[in-house]
Amino acid sequence: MALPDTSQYIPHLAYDSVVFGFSKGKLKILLMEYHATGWYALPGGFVRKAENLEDAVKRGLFERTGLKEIYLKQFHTFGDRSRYQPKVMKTILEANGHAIPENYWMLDRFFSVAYYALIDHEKVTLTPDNLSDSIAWYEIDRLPKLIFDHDKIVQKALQTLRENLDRNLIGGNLLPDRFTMNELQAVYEAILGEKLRRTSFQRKMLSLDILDRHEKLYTGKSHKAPFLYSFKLT
Amino acid sequence: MALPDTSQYIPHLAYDSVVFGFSKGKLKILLMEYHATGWYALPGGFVRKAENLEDAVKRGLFERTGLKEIYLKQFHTFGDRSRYQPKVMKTILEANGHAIPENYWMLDRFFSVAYYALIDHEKVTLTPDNLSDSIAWYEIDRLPKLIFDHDKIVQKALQTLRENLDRNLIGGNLLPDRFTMNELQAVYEAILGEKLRRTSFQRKMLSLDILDRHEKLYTGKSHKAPFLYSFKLT
DNA sequence: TAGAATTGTCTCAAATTGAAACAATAGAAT
DNA sequence: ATTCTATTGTTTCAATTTGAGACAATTCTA
Repeated sequence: MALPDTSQYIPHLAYDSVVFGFSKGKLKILLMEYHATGWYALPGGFVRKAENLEDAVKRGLFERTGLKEIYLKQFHTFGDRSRYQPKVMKTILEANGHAIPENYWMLDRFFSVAYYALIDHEKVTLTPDNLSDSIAWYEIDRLPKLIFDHDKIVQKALQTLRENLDRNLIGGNLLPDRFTMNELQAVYEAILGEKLRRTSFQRKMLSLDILDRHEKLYTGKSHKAPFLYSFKLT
Repeated sequence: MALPDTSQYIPHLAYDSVVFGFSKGKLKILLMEYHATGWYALPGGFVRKAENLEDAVKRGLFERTGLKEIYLKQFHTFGDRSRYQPKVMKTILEANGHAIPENYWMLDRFFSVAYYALIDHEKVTLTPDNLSDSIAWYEIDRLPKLIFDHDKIVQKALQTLRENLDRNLIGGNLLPDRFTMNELQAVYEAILGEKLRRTSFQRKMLSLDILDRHEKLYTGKSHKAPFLYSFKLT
């Protein structure tokens, strides 16, 4: 695998994505682990010269998750000089066995446009890229140390997600098509980091008139079976 | 005035600023008019190679308004290919009497990080830049046609400002240090584009415990004089 | 001194939310 | 079959917030 040259990509510009998933009651994000370094980073990439910014992000997410239709939101662009750490990037590239040319473009200062994505944890097929030997889910409150300012990016993503949760009613993007009210509440609680009142939550969600009610879900548990819901098509 | 060369600036990366002001009951923004073209654009600029992104924006705003302390918020980065219109940029540069070199960097595709600013209309000293023969205030609902996607940038700025208005209590940044409740309400109404209920607005603002009440303002009008308020130091 | 305009506060109803109670139901235990 | 436990969907009542208007106070004019 040859190093990509600069002619294909916009120099100095990258994107990073904070991909949220939900499983076993926990909010999680995707992280890559780079070969032979033990370093973790957000899935990111570069923008081709003839490509829309958002298409570049979708392309990267598709390559790593196999998903084409993804809830995606740009939330901030990071451009502090303190992001510029060419030694870190050099180590990552060299750990992949590359000889790095003088003034190689990937060692330059980069501005990163950050997006967060919400996906159904079950629908994903994870595929590492060339520089990584793994891509995997990590609980949001048990993240390993991340390179560059990626921890700051994650925190800002989470903050923005919380602020947008009610306004945009996006919680359902983390669940399968059909879900119980309890599951939806668990998603809200995981994102907000606090317990919600069951009856108030149910009343609120139903009053918003955004859910369709379907058949009951019989789990075999010895109690009343909950209804399944889906989000109404807008 | 020589053309700037690329060695000083990050290529492909620009910023644009939507500078909001408020006067005579109207919400306004700053626009530049380019020499000899009749074209209008947002005040923007480029980022120096050794400069933080946000510092570049502050530098540009200081040069044009004389203000150092400005409420500034990044809200979106625009990166569609449709922004790429080298002919427009070429015309602007040529209208300033420049001979444009082959492959001149300012004619490349640009990604623009957009910020909005809230300033006290009265504190500003407007100064055009080299390419412009004017910088002036324009009512938000009577804007001239703008180049590139700048109209889209303005709309997105306004939308974000509306969403952040209550959460961040930023309306006061458009007013002098001391203002009447009526003036504050007028700012909110101009931003939201709707009339608010006087009594409810007053009750709400007072209950938030963010205002200090000062002396009355006697305007000579034949009615009860309103109190002056200021925002509490946080 | 009366009048017009505007401000600050209060009142009462309507709507929303907090907190808990209650009835319904699915399966397990007896 | 009956009882029991856990959980769900709904209802109830109080507390809080908001909508809409009334009302008294104040400032200057006529």
